[in-house]
Amino acid sequence: MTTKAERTTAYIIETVAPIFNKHGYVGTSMSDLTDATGLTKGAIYGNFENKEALALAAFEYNSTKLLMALDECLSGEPSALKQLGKLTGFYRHYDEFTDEMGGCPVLNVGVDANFNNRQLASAARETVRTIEGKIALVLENGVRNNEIKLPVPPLQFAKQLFTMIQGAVAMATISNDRKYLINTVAYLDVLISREISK
Amino acid sequence: MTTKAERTTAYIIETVAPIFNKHGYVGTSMSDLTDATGLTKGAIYGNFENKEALALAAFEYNSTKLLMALDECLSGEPSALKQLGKLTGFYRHYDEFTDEMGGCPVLNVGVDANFNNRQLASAARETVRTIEGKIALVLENGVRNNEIKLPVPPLQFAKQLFTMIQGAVAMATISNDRKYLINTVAYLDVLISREISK
DNA sequence: TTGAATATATACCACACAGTATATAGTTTT
DNA sequence: AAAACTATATACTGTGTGGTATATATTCAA
Repeated sequence: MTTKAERTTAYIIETVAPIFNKHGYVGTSMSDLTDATGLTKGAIYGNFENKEALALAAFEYNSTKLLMALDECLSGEPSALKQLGKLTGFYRHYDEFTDEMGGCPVLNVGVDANFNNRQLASAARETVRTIEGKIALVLENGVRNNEIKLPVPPLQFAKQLFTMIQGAVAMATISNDRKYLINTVAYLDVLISREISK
Repeated sequence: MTTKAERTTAYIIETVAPIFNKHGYVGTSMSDLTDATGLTKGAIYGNFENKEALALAAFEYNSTKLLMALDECLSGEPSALKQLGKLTGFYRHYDEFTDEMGGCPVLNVGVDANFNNRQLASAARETVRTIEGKIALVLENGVRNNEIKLPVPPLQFAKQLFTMIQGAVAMATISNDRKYLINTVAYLDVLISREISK
């Protein structure tokens, strides 16, 4: 069974994760966190060394959620084209998916931590690399199974795809308009069926 | 001639603009600003009502710099295709351009201010709309002069272009890798010459 | 060059910040 | 059920925060 502290730790992380994601590392104060959790600083500092460790755990929590959702979204589909369709479908409703975590963690933390927090910044970079790797894997399988043809190596194409997706995420976030997601995903669907599917 | 206060105001803004852009609104303290300017709080508060007004002026300063650079980049070219080439050329070295202001103001402020500062957030949105409008204008002229053909209305295509560009900017920022800019711009050049140029 | 107006510096305020030492409450283990 | 251990609450520290009232320079107009 899980110990009390483990449950408290988990509770703190999941409660705190959207707050850090929304307001950033410096923009989030310990009192924000005690307010949200209903716990005191004693409880929080008993479970986390300091604010930074907690922020890192919070990002990892959101990041893992995202990566797991992507895994689930890509698994179970035998064909690479179907997988890519699932991927674009996932990002078509990405705003809904990220709503409960307070926006896209990759974008928010990646930009926020850029000049402010080395650890968080490199954690965001790592998540980007992981996602690109997942997409590249799909593309590699597609090439191997003679399903698709690529003008560039799989990883580069994956980066290109993710750049467009993340651009839509950024624009939707900045402009508060989900049309960016919808239009970009529609474009990608056409791109995939016209340019790379055999 | 400009009054002393006007010069001081300008000096404060240009000194402070990259700091706000790098560290965000909450991440920038008044003492950061007194340190950087060599002035005291008395001087700063004599020229700006409060921190928020200063942050807003700082963003407007960076934003105007960007918009003016875009105007200069697009002006003087008679053909829409040449203008689009200039545009992609500009963003190929966007990291160098934004270096002195501490990164892309649209991305940094747009993301940072999202849940934290209404005024800054809507200022960033406004800048986005302005840039999209400029690109749309180029496209409209291209269509009118029978230079290009568009699958969707000019503004929508402009938004689509800018989404990809801003995606590259976001990815280059998060991953600290300018290849995203280079590859995306290369892709856009191909897209333009293959898909929309007659 | 002097007097009025303006611009900057100094010294301060109340409050919020991250973090901690210690007391108390709660949970396990025996 | 009691003892030993663990987890949370309380109360506090020193420092930094945005902001301001006022004194002192500095600039400008006559």
